[in-house]
Amino acid sequence: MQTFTETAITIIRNVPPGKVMTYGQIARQAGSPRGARQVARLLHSMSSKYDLPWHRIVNAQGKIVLSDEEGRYTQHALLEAEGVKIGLNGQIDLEIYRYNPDELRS
DNA sequence: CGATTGACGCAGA
DNA sequence: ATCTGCGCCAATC
Repeated sequence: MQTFTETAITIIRNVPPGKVMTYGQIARQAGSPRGARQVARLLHSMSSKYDLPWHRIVNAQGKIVLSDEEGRYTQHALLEAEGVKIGLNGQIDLEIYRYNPDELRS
């Protein structure tokens, strides 16, 4: 059975480099419009178990919210390495880098 | 099986 | 514009 987690994971892994997605978007694509927190918890717990590009996941403001200092530093570095430009305030241009499959699946 | 967790999102002040 | 609080839902422990 594909759990919400597995679905979310699939979506996350489907995000191309240089793009990012918000927790809310993933949750919506996974079938739970309000399940943003599940995505968060999912990454927190499963990122070590699954080879998820968790660094492509940011909050709705396109900002890194990680609780771990090293984690946020890593994410920031990885995103820049993929070509994602981050503002001085550490915010990402979601309008540019947001991966929106909803538009692709007519 | 029951309670806790959780890297969010949004509304209200 | 910033800050606080509440809700949400499913997996994990």
